[in-house]
Amino acid sequence: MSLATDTLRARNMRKRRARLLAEARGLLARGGFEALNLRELARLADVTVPTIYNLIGKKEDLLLALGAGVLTELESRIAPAHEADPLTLAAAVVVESTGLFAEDEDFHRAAFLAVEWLDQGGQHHDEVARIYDWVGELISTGIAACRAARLLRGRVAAAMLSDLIMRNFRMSCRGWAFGHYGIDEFRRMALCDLYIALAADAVETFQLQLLHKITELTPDDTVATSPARSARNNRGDST
Amino acid sequence: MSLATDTLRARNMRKRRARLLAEARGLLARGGFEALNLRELARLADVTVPTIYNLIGKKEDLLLALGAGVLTELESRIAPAHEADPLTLAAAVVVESTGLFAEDEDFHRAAFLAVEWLDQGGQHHDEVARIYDWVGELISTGIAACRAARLLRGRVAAAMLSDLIMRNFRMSCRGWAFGHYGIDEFRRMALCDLYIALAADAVETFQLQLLHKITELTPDDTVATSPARSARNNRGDST
DNA sequence: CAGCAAATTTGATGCTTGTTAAAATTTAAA
DNA sequence: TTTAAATTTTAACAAGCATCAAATTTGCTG
Repeated sequence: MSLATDTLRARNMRKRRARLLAEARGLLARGGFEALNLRELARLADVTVPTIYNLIGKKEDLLLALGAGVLTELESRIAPAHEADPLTLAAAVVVESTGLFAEDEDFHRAAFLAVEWLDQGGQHHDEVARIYDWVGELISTGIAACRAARLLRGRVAAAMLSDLIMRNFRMSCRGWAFGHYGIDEFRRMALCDLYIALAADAVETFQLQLLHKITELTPDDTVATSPARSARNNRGDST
Repeated sequence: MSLATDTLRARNMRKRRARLLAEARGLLARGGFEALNLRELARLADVTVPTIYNLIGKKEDLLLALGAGVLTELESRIAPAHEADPLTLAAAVVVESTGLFAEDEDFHRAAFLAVEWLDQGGQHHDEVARIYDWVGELISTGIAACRAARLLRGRVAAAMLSDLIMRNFRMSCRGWAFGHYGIDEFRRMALCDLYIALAADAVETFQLQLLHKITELTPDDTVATSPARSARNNRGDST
């Protein structure tokens, strides 16, 4: 019961814990969520399974630790981006998230799936809720900035708008994590979703600006065909 | 290897299969997704586990069979609703789905979770994709009708709009299924999401109409507080 | 009606996963 | 150096899905 003290034993524990988390990250990135079982992790980290329980806890705790790492990284990236125009502020979460995810797509894909896995199965997780509350706060801040800059009319409740945007973002995330489309498509989709939601309550000039941005983001062949659905069906005829 | 013929044996098989599906439905409604394990199901249906494999298949097939039942029911309800104004048409999926779900909330909650469970875990399911493709088609039809009636301007690609709406609907569904809010809140949220998305591309009169509908749906106390987040935190202080 | 062949149900079993209790070992202090 | 505390390991359990050979039921036929 140490891990916070500074004795030799505690230092070794922290080292093994870090090793475990690193191996878990690699395992997750390599084989996806299914590949992360405790026996394999123990084998890779040169410990036995109960040691994992001692150093980290049960599987939920392991996944939570990995997710917390991503969240921390994301927080540190978004923090210094507070001096920007309202639209950039509103889009910060989307831009920074996709930017971070793109750096190690395999791992972040699996990490996201892991966190999503925590939230299902009837049990509710305060940690997961806190993550999404944080995202919601960020989006709310962006919307408030747009409202303050007289870009939004305020005819739609800000909370409703921000909830809508966050739900949408999470769903786009899922689609990417499940392999329905790549990270570029994910980013494009999430941004378009955001712009469309804002456009619903936008002042005319702002609305035109948003529509322009959407057009900019839209590939030429996406006008008639749904990208999500078309991308979903191209499976099995690649090799 | 019958089940399609009309001998006595085949009829008994169908009977047992129906019994199994009925018990599975009850089990799912009672104890949620976790309660649906093959041993318990076999016990309730007065058969043994391998019989389930013979009559239905593995667990995926069982869940798929349950989901297919819900989809069939939903299809039959939406089919005769084709003679309506464009907005009603666009909202048909939301209204009919929530209407059906409300009739047996416990079961449909669990059934939805079961279908969602199929779609995760790396494996892709064509059956699940077909369900959501169908929903997407319906929403697309509604949007096309709105466009044809000159209610939408067409400045946002219809496919993009319909994808957005469907993603949102699925996410609202998840929130309800996970118990974050009740069926009424779910219906309200899904409709608001739809209206907001349409408003982004709506002609001015239509936009006002949509905003009015949103205001109608919005409870008085939802203006400042996010319902999803506030509802998420009321746990543990009820008893 | 009796017997036979095919199909179906069953009991037993394997395998994987998460999880835990107690023994063995290592570590820090007296 | 001895000793007590903490940590790792050995070993095993429980629960889930999945499957196989044997037993049983069913439907047809002489």
